[in-house]
Amino acid sequence: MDYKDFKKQYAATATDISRDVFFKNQGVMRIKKEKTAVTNLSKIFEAVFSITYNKGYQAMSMRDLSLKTGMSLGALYAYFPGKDELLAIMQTQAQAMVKGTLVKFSNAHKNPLEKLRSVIKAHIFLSELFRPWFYFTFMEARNLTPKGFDAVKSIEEHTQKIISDILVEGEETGVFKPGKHDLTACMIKAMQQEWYLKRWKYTKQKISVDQFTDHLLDMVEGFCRI
Amino acid sequence: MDYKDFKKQYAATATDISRDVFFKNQGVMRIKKEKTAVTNLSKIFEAVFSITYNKGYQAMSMRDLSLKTGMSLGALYAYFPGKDELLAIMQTQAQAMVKGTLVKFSNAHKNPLEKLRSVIKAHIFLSELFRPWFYFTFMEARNLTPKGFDAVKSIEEHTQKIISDILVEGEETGVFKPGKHDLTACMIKAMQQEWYLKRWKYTKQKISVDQFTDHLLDMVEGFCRI
DNA sequence: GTCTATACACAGATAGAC
DNA sequence: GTCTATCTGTGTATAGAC
Repeated sequence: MDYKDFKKQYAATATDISRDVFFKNQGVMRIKKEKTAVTNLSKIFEAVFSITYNKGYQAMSMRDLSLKTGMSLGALYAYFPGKDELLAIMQTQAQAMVKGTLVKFSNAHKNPLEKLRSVIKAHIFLSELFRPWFYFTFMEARNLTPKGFDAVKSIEEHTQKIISDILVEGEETGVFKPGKHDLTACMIKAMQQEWYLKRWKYTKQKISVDQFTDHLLDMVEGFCRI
Repeated sequence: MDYKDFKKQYAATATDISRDVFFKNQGVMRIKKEKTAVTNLSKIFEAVFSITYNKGYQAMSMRDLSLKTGMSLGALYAYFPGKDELLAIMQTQAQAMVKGTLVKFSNAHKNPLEKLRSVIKAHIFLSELFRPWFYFTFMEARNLTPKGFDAVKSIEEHTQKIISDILVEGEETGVFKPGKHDLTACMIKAMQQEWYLKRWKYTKQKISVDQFTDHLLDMVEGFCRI
């Protein structure tokens, strides 16, 4: 599976995300028509990413957001109760996306080696497809309430455990060396994150997501396989 | 060399940093007495780290800083011209520390393998010794002016090149496998950063800086050595 | 649903007494 | 060197017309 295959298989778009957010947050949104809501939520998210990429969420003012979306301040507040809540909504959405995808790709294979490859690839490819969401989640995690920050940590531990479980399973079936699988899983996650945290570097060096992923897999297999 | 050895050898403290900042920025500081300046700069930096760790620099108000340091607003402005400039001063200082240390440890050995180990270790140990500085630099880099952000990128590329040069040299002398050394260097940097970006994880799992470093070196050597 | 106008809190920064 | 008091701009958020 390369990135192109993944995109076909996954087939989610920015619109799908906005629709998801709309249905999950109908309780707090004053907008009732799905089509209007989805269109404008997409505009809002895009604007948030574009503004915060260079200066962070706290530095983004509601007036910035109003200007970038072309919507008035009053209109914006019909889509979310306040600036803090918008952040929380976006973070929750991003977490749901990651959790769902990894479980799906982890169950797609039986063989531990294939499983490991599949999970590592799926995470990187997902982060490529929804890069702004991933970057945003990482960088703005600490602007959340303590409870929200705990949720982010919990996702991190969850995805780490998916990987270390595969390593343990592989050790038992004799394809992976024994070792500190928890630490290895942490390192793998660190390298995966590199892809969306330092994107400027790879754009500059003209390294594609497939090249990056293959290199990561080479390193991991070089270290783990018997 | 383990972390304990490094600390002895390096022997820098928070006070040394403040003194360094004082001498480098005498032009913009209204304080003239070294002792007063060093004491209060240390208080200021510590307060900045403590406040921004949970909410970022932009969200820290000068009143927060005044409260935490126990200094008045007026007093604070005698130490730096403005909030933005304080950020710039701190970033510049952090960059100088990294650059100086890596060059020093890279030149401490001739053998590429020893060199690689030394540089990787030095970076992690330095980030452990001045953890708040490293975390702060990474997380607040994008709050800088474009010029300041370029400086951060340039440091990143510089340290990456130190590593990839060692890998190339090792390939030539026959100790390392051929490969995409630039990409490998990026991965190594990603794993090094993991140590100070996700410190909560390792505190929780009770993993020491020496254990972490050894594991990273095992992975790198497993992949690179012939 | 979306707009304009505005309330009101709090930000960064400075002046001038001590 | 440090303080208190204060200026002025900008922030989030809302009310009410359309």
